[in-house]
Amino acid sequence: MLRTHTCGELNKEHIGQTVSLCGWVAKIRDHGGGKFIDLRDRYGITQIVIDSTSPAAAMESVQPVRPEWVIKVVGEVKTRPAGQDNPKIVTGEIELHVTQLEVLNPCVTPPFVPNQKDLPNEDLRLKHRYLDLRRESMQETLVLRSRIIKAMRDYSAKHDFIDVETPILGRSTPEGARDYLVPSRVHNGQFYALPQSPQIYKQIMMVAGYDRYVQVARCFRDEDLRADRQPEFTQLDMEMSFVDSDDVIGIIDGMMQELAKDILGIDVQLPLPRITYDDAMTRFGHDAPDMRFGVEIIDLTDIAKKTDFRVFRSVADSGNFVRAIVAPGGQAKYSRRGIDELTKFVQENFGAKGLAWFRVEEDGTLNSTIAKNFETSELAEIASKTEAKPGDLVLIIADTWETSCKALYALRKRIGIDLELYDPKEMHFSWVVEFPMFEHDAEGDRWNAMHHPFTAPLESDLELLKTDPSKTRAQAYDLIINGYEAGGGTIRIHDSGVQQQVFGLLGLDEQSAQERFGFLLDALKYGAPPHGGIALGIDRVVMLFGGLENIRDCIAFPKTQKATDMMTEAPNIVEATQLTELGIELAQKDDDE
RNA sequence: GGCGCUGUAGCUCAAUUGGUUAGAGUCCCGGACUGUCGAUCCGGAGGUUGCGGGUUCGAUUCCCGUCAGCGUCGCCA
Repeated sequence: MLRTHTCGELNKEHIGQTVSLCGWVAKIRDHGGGKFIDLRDRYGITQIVIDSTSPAAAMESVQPVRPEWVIKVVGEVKTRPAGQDNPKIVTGEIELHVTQLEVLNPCVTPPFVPNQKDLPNEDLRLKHRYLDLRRESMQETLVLRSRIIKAMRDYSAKHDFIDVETPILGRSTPEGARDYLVPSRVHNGQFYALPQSPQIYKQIMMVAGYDRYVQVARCFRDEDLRADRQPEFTQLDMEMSFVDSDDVIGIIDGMMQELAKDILGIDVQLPLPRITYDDAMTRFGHDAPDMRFGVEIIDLTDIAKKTDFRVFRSVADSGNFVRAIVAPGGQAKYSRRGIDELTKFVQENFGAKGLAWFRVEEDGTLNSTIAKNFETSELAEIASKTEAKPGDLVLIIADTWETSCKALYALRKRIGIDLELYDPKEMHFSWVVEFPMFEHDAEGDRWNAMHHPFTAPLESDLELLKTDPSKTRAQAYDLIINGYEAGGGTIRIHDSGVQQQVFGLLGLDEQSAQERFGFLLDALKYGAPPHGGIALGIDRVVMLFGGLENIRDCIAFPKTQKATDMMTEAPNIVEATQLTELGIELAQKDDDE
């Protein structure tokens, strides 16, 4: 070893010892007569001193040293002069007086230094990721990620889960997200697909009798990115046999409790709260509500039906909805201009026709530019139903169910931030359960699977498959942390009759089902146990546990919004010979399109 | 694909209503300094204002296009 210690471990107990350290030069403070150097590695920073008492050779070798050079120093650990301790670093009580200094490798002048005061723009950070990853906060996050994954694996192992690796090169099944395709050289014209999830393999593991499966699985989806979405991401993928929803939820409940305790030192009460999908949509307008704060949606459609205010009345009469949320103390935050801002926000992003609002005056009455359209009694009824208090702002969307959900959800999220309605450090775990089996396909006159086509309906809803599929609820459950979908799973269909029924509703005849999933359908005939599972988005869990705002900071080498890697410049144009070998010819790009 | 924000020195930012030679801090280079830890002090270098076009006597500023990063809607079973 080139070093005897790391830069984060020396303290008063080492005083008098001769040690060697290796690391990167974080900062040089040159006083002419002597130099102080902050030497950094991932464990911390140690101040090293070279002055007139140091050997001439050491003075000589330190002369050209610049920030981010990699050096090795040997020296004696000494206490600092009285009053010169640095309480900001753990090694701040000591310093290393150098007797030998060796440059292990110089560094060209970096475009930015890792711990500079102002964070460089993200594109620069991504381009020079090796520098960015030297930053303390990135190192903390990657350590956090490692600890979380280890804790998940330990928990899984403790509960008899077997870790199995499934293929990365698989079969394309054009359901759901777009596949990343990989051309086959051996079979020109044919393609593998990278897994969107190991879904089918893990079900087959159940058929094979492996009872409890787990995998830290890389997954790929060729869809557009978001702050919380990467094209390549990591799931904790699990599957269990002889279980129902409660069993799977129970396993994850326990895992979250342990993670919260081990990683954050937080005590989480079990069972984690559950609400149904219908409830979530009615109360929060979304299937992954942030439940760190209240502000639930209030339905005013009944009142709207009675008023002469045409805007509300016509919406209510046409079977649509007038729904509201109350921004507590919102008047202080949102002036007329602020409300205009919110109006624009819901109109432009969600196609809402408008945003109606009322201020609650000191005496509890509602005031607004539209107030004159209402009877005093109607205003009083709105005030009482929304339970709005003086200083509050009532925000109302009159629109279709879908638009009101989206707009009110977004408004709620926004006022939660603007009005600081929750402690950003708080962690809230919950479940949303009983998702609908199907959602209606806007284009064709058919149903789409909300999860995937192997999701089992609730036992109690089996009849509805025949009578009213839209009302059929699934044995599906999503884990929600602070308003993010951190994971989701289902109990699978193991009854071939039910499976046929579901395929039928999805517009899949026996033949096309056989073509797409034949291997799974075959496997299910060979003694498939009742089974179900879940997948947790590890990147998102890390983001949430780390209190971070985007998923890129949780991934060592993330992609940009256009799905490129700024450091390696992937994807890239390949050699013509590679394409020829694969039997691929690129279509001419048509500029007229 | 739509909408929005951003792009000025290596880095982080400023530049009044469209007006002289585009500034500051930091980094970098040179010098001074024996206790700093955002060291300090002196001096210096450093610019295709992302790129292309337009309007104008004059554009960092206004307009159009384009590229890149970010956010968001669509999309993500």
